[in-house]
Amino acid sequence: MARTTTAAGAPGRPRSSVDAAVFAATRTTMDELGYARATVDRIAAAAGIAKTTIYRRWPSKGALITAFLVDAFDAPPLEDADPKDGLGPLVRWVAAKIAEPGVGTAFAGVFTDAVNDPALREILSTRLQEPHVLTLQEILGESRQRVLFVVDVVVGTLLHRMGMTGEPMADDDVAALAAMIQRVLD
Amino acid sequence: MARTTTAAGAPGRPRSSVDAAVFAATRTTMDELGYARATVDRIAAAAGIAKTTIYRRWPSKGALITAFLVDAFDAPPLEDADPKDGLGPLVRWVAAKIAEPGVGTAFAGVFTDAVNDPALREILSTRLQEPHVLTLQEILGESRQRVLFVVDVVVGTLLHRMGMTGEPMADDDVAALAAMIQRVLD
DNA sequence: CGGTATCGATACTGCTAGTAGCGTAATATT
DNA sequence: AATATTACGCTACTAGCAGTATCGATACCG
Repeated sequence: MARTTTAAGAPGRPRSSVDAAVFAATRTTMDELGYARATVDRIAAAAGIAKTTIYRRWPSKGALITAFLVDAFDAPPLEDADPKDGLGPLVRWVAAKIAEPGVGTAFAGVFTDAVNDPALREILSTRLQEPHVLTLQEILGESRQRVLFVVDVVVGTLLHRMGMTGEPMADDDVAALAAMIQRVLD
Repeated sequence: MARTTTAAGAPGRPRSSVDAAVFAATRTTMDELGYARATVDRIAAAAGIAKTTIYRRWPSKGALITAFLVDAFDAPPLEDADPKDGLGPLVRWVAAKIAEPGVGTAFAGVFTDAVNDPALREILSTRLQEPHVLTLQEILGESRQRVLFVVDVVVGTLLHRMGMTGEPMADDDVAALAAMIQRVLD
């Protein structure tokens, strides 16, 4: 069993540090079985833990997948960006992430679930989208409305292509998408 | 019970003409309960028919919703279009349709289901998307790749906004979307 | 050692998509 | 008018999944 990561001073048995293993299991299970067949039972089994442990940490399947996505979309390439390149590298980075095994499947699936689940929508919006939106507002110096529009276009387009074809978007279409978005901001 | 619409000459009891009632029930049920809670049982009850009758006509819930969407997106405003206006009116028409009660909910829901269901993806692609793509290819004189890209951007963006906020896109953002797409084609 | 909180395991509820079977109703043909 | 054929409503059913409850065992803190 993995060792604890719980803050010192807390009474009781600390939580085992299996978050990384759960995310890895989510990734492979999503990739191999798809969103619908990637049940919480199967993800737990792939991670070598009990299903109840997952529900102790995340309140729903959607929350688990959102946490997986937050982890997957951590550390966007913002520091070493050349301002002259504009949004191109960022769009390509998002497209590459969505093309990773399991990520696009999980993203499209949880997004769909969120459409009719306000609680999940809140989690998805707060934990996954909002931090990136705030960062983009600062970096681009654009209005919140403009940033939200850009996010909708980039993410929506990539997910729609993935959903309709089952395949991630090809590089030249990603380039076209990046160029189109760049023109919006100029 | 509604009268038949079956082609003459066919033996046996003709199908009652309840398709329109089923679509109307789908619309209101989707609008009032959302995609997940709009079960086939409830849609059938709202239409005043048995659930089994629905499954005699459409092989799955996804196929039913797709048929509803095909009906909802019939007759795009192409005839009386001024070529000078470009894609603007068409984008606004799609946005208005998605903003209709039940339509956006059904669209986002069936699209999500399709991500991990190849059979449904085939139905959705063939019956709903392909006819419009072919029409656009003819009218715009653009390559198939270009048209598919435009469809992904327009539909993906509108559905993503709907999914994240629960509300259809506001008019000025729709106008921005139309303008952006227009520049891609110029 | 005692207190506390997590873990694995098992069993369970509630809901939904989709199927099966049957008696009945509607139409075309003869 | 009788018959063949197909659809209809109804009821019951299966299979699968999200999420919950319970409990003995375990790990850490003081």
